[in-house]
Amino acid sequence: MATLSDVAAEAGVSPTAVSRYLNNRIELPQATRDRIDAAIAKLDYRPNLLARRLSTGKAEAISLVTPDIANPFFAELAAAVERQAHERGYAVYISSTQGHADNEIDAIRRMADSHVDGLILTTNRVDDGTRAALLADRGNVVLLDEDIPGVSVPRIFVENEAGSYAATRHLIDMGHADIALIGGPPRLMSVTERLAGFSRAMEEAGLPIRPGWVLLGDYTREHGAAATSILLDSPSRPTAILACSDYIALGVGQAVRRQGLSIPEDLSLVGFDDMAFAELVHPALTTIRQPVGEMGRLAVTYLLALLEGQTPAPPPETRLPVELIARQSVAPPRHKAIS
Amino acid sequence: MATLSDVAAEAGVSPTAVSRYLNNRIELPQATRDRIDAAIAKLDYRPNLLARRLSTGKAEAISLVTPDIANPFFAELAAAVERQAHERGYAVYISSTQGHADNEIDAIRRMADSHVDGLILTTNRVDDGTRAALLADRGNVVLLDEDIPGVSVPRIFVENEAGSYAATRHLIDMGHADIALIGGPPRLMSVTERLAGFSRAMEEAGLPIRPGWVLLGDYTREHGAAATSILLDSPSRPTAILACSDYIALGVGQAVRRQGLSIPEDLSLVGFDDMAFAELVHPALTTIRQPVGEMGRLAVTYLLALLEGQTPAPPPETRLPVELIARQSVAPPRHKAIS
DNA sequence: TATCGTTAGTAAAGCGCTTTACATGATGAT
DNA sequence: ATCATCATGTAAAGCGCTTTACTAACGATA
Repeated sequence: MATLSDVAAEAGVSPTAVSRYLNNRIELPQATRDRIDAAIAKLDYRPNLLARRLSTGKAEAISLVTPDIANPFFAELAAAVERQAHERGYAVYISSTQGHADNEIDAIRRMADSHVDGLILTTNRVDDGTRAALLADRGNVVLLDEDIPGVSVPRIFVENEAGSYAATRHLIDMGHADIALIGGPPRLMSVTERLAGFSRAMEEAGLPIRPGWVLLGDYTREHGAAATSILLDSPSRPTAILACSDYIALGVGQAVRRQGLSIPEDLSLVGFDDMAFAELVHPALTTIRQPVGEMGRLAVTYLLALLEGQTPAPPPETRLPVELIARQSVAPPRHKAIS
Repeated sequence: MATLSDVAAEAGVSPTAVSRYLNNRIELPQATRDRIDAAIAKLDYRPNLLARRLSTGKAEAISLVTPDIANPFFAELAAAVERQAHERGYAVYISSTQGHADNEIDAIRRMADSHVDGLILTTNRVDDGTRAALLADRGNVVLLDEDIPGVSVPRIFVENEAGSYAATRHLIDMGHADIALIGGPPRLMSVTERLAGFSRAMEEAGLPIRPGWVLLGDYTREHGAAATSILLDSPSRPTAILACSDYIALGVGQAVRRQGLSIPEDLSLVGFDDMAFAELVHPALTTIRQPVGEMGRLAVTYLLALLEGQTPAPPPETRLPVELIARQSVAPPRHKAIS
């Protein structure tokens, strides 16, 4: 690999001149420029980014930390982040933590080690304080999708409460009164909020939330299936389930089929996320769409604003709207007519 | 951030001593070790990876280049690669090229710039020679899933030919004779091979491949739908379609529904890949499963063997077996009884 | 002619680490 | 007492780049 000095020697100037020329920090006469350009071409020179980073302290790269890149929701988020970052001339390093807090901590460290300029962090685990401590007062982090309480960095979330409110209303409007909720990890912001929206809609409609009909656990198919089995095995079954994620909804569908029942005839189902597969499953899943592309785009925009010290500074918290996508997994309950 | 020199000063030794101690390149008496350890703890020192890399020329990181991280097939591949690489102490940088050859070239360059030690490359575009030229004679690249002809690096592919042979046989065994194939980009290795397996099975069974019934295009839903419409609009329709990817199969399903027909009653369908959604769509998709986890694992193993100059060197080409997963998208053709 | 301002650069330090080659003092053998 | 050896380190160069501060040469101006 040719180095800057090689180029300088070839062009008959000092390395300084070449460096400054390449960074537009000097005006050179055409003749000199031509000689340098020729030398670069001849030697096939490309700057060593590592050296440049070490020297400048800037990486022109950001890192996206995600729980699981094989999860379509995060994969799509990643694609959106990449698109926007590349547009702004930044490279993106994606790492997926497989649910291990250690990996998340590693990624945060790596950033602190000036590996990248900033970090977009998505998580799906409740913080025990470690990550909050690591992130506190950093000027180069944006939290996306899920909160880590006690960290004062820009945050981008969706209207979780409004989303599950709309989902619940949709079920109620269809005539359902016996509605259960299957959610993710307790104390996780999205879960708390989605539960709140559910509760508000139920209360407004004068409907009770039955004891044992709010089953929090994990954002997984397995939890969805297990919780559904519990619900279906109990003496009084719900006529509808609000799943706090499409993954959970998938598990619900599985368990329902295993019992020989079918959606939406025997049970109505609403998901959350609108992952790509939601319209492909049978029956197509009614769900709450998160604006994944916009979330990724905005996260990058905010992060770069932070990094480049622009005005206006990003707001401390932004909520993106969600949207009810009505498909085929919801129908009126069997034993009740639509009003 | 504390530096090595800070630690050395704090511990009352030279930076050399600290560096060598941290890299196990020196034996120090317990007392000195303790002082250094204490200094590191006190200053919360962590080595600057950039500096280390610049100095050693080793990055302890590899890069995975993928056409589209939002594609579940590549997302799962990425997850597998990450898992294995982390196990071996390497970081993984994923970049997705969004189908742009430029981005692929960038990624290759970045590696050459000693950003990472090696590269696992997956592609889905036919090479025009540029990438082959860039990769020629590199000792730190592994090709995964799809070939770039003329590059002599280790390659990991699946048994494409055997896969679509099995798929076609499965259709023939069910009584189908009128089978069409919808494939990806012409001249892409996987497409050529899958077409070959299809042809072999048809020939063996004495079945003709009708003109116009092999529709190559893209590994996309859109192509699947468009090709299917053409097939369904023609006077003589196939009774079964072999789609060269699950994405294509999705498009087939869409087009079939649009015509008011249904799978498998009116048309049988086999996909390729067994992406996560394959068992979730309606009807559940019969498809050829690729061993994604094993592919990712092996790619990392081969790459690290290359990097660390181990024996045995990885074989030039490895083929992983695929497996027919029979689900509900295949049934006997309407007008024919099963023999 | 002395001064000033430009133009066209350059020397050298520094980013934080590794590594090679060498140094110092204590110990043991002769 | 002397020499070799070992244990315990250290000095300094170098990875490839940026950047600050400086300068040589030249023409224009007072």
